[in-house]
Amino acid sequence: MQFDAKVPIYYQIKQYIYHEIISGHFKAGQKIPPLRQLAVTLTVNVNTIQRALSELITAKVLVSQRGKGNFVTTDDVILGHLKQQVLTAEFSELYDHLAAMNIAPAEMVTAFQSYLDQRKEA
Amino acid sequence: MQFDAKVPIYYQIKQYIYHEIISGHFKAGQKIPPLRQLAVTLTVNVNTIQRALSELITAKVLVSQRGKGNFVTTDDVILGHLKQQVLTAEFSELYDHLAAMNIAPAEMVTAFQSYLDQRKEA
DNA sequence: AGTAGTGTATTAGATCTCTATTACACTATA
DNA sequence: TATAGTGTAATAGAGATCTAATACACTACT
Repeated sequence: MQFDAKVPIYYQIKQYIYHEIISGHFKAGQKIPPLRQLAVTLTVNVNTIQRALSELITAKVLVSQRGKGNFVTTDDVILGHLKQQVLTAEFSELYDHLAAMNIAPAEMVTAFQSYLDQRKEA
Repeated sequence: MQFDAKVPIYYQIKQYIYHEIISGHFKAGQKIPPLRQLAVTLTVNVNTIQRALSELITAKVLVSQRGKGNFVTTDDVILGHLKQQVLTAEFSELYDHLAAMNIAPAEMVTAFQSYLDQRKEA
C-alpha cells in the first residue's frame, strides 16, 4: 500500500479500515486480520497499526477482544451512518478547497464531471 | 487561518498561495505580501512561510527578488495551466478515496450533488 | 501443562515539522 | 550615508510520527 507522505500513516490506515468496511470487504461482526498480519501486508510497524485501530475502537467501529482478535461492530446505528459520514467529510474538504478558489458549486460539479469523463477515455 | 493538523502547515500555505492566484486575489506580476507580514497574518513562523514560498519559487509560480519582494509570475503558460492542475489534483484524490469504497463514478457525482444541495439549504 | 496466536504496553532512537532567534544581503529612499 | 523594508540562511530545541525491540496478558487447542 502506498501512503501519502504528507498525512500520518496511522490516519491513512484508519481510513483504509473505514473503506474496507464501507465497501463490504469487512462485514459486520467479522474478524479483521491480526495486527501482525496487517503490519506485514501494509509494510508498517505494529505500533502504527495499533494506533489506527485504537482510534477505531474508541469510535466503537471496531471491538477488540484480547487473545481473539479485532472485530467489526454489529451496531447497526454506527454502521448505518458510516458511509454518509465518510462521504460528507470528503466532500466537505473538497468544497472548502474549491471555494477558496472562488469556484461556485455549479462549476464544482461540472468540473468534477469533466474530470471523470476524461478519466473514462483513458 | 485554521490549519488541518494532519497536513504540514507549509504545504497548506503553498495551497493557499495557489488558491489566491487562481481566485484572482494575486494577479500576474503582482507583489505578494512580505514574508514577515504573511507570518503575522497566518500566525506562523517566518521559516514556515519561507519553506512554502521556496517550493513555489522552484515551481516558477513565484519569482523572488531580494530586497524587493516576491512576485507572481507573468508566464502565461504556467498561469494558464494552474487552475486545471490544482483541480485535477483535488479530484484525483477524491476519486481514489471514493473508489476504495467501491463507489462508481456516477454515484460519486450524485452523492456530491446531494451534499451541495444539503449545504445550500442551511 | 504447554504452545501458538492474538491484543496491549513500554522504551529508545530516527526523522520531520515547526518555532525562536540571530545574522546577513540587497533595495529604496530620506 | 543612514535607515527601513525586504529576502535568505543557519542554529538549537520542542513536539509528533514512525520504527524497532521486548515483554506481558489472554484465548484456544493439543
